[in-house]
Amino acid sequence: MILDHKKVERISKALGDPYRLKIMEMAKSSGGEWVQCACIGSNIELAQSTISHHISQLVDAELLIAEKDGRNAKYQVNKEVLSAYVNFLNQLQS
Amino acid sequence: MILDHKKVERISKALGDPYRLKIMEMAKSSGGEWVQCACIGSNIELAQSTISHHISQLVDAELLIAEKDGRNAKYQVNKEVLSAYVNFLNQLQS
DNA sequence: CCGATTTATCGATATTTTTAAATAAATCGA
DNA sequence: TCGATTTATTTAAAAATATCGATAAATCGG
Repeated sequence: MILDHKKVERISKALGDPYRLKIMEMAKSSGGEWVQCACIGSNIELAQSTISHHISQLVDAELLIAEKDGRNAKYQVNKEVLSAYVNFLNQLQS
Repeated sequence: MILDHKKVERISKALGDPYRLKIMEMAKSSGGEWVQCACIGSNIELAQSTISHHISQLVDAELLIAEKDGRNAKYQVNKEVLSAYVNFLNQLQS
């Protein structure tokens, strides 16, 4: 999977915020399992609407895969995109 | 080298702009050699002060290593930091 | 020394992003 | 069905960032 510049920019921007980094780590620490949106909300001291907005950005960047489960939402780290992003960065080194 | 969250945030933010991405690629494409600031300027359609500002952010994030050479400035990709950033991202996957 | 060149900084403005309150939409449980 | 719960959206504000012109600071060449 190859990312164009626009995509790399969007991913970088999504990772450039402390709360969104925290959300990514919460998604990761669930060990491949889905993490509930409510769980994220209970661990971040921001308004619900703000957290929803942050999550949207991560989903837009495809860093998170979202799924609806009834009235709940759950998320998972998108390893494929993360890996493609890492590949892009590695190319900057070589 | 381990990056704290603040550092990861700063690096991500620095990479979250099309012009700064372009600058990073120019620094990379010089193949380990130093790239002149003037060279960057001649390849980006922005005011000189704006480019200087973008470069500053990359240097602040330590993605670029800067060196003064007389009245000129030159830059190099900081592989160590880039590699540490990649390590952080890989941890988000595992 | 002096004018030209190169990069950095300052000040102002425009744009983007972040945030929260209010509200909507969907779903669940009783 | 109805009230409660969960997430998304809209609107508005505050905060941060991007941009440029002007100018400063440093250095080079003659």
